[in-house]
Amino acid sequence: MDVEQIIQTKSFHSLEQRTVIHLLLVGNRISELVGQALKPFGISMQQFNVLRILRGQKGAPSNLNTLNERMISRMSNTTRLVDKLLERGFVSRTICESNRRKIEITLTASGAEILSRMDIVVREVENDLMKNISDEDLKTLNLLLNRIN
Amino acid sequence: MDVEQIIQTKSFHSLEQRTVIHLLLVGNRISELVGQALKPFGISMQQFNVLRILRGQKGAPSNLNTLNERMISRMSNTTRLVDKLLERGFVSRTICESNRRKIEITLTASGAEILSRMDIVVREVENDLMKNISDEDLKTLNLLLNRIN
DNA sequence: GTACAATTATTGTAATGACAAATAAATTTA
DNA sequence: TAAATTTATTTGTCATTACAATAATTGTAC
Repeated sequence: MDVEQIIQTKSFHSLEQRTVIHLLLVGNRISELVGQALKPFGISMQQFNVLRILRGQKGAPSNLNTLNERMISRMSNTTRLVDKLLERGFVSRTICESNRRKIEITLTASGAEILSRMDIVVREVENDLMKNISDEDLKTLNLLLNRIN
Repeated sequence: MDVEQIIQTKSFHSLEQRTVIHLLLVGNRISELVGQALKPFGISMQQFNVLRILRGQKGAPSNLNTLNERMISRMSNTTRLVDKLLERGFVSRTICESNRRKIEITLTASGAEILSRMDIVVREVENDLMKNISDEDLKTLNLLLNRIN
């Protein structure tokens, strides 16, 4: 049963409620599909997100706090998530010299390499999910999402 | 940092990718807020969902399979999730007479009662999240979400 | 400079989720 | 009707997430 069908089985109190539930179902579905695509790499979606955020830094390190905020995750779990990436050599971790409370995380060459391979399969999922929506409508969708508090 | 700000910090490969990440962030944010609102009741969002699905049945029982599909969850975990609701007396569980493999789950009066109290706080969250979006735009948003595969 | 608060990250632990294997009942097949 | 297959659920196990408490460093008020 996919999202549209589920939505049809439900009775909603308000349009706001319907939208909230719809968004949650869509989010779950995306997680599931992206998760499946990443499985052969032995990387979770959150780990993938961290690698992608680090790449976005273009060589500059991120501290854990920043990673956290951008993932909407918990600090404590980010610590351990990064541990895993470290074990596999996809990131490096150093103590910030100017503020020794901070930990600087950087993408390694090996991390960049696996990331580029994961990109291919994830992009396929992304495009497939959105293939029935025109660019114009995608822009509209993004604008509407921006208006959610 | 909220979703809109996070989105601005990122560089995207495509509009599809931007949209997918946007949807995931929005989903996470909704989960977080609804989860917080439910915390005083000692009920997780998934448990709340199950209770809501059961209420939607208007007295008719659901089997686990159905609950599953509508939550996009795993069967095995639904079993244990329902266990918790059973312990607290919010649902009842009986074996289906016509097919003894099936388990019928029904909302109890006590479940309906706590659900109605949780509704109040959750509706507040839902309305607050969507308060900057007109009804017309919410309809558009739902239509666009329907087109996601 | 010392005391106290704030920031940043880690550790411990319980709850939840993912996945594989097992059980039990019903249905199909030989 | 016995055996094999399918359906519906449960159990076991490990990974991930949530939440609370702790540690280490820095910033600030006196």
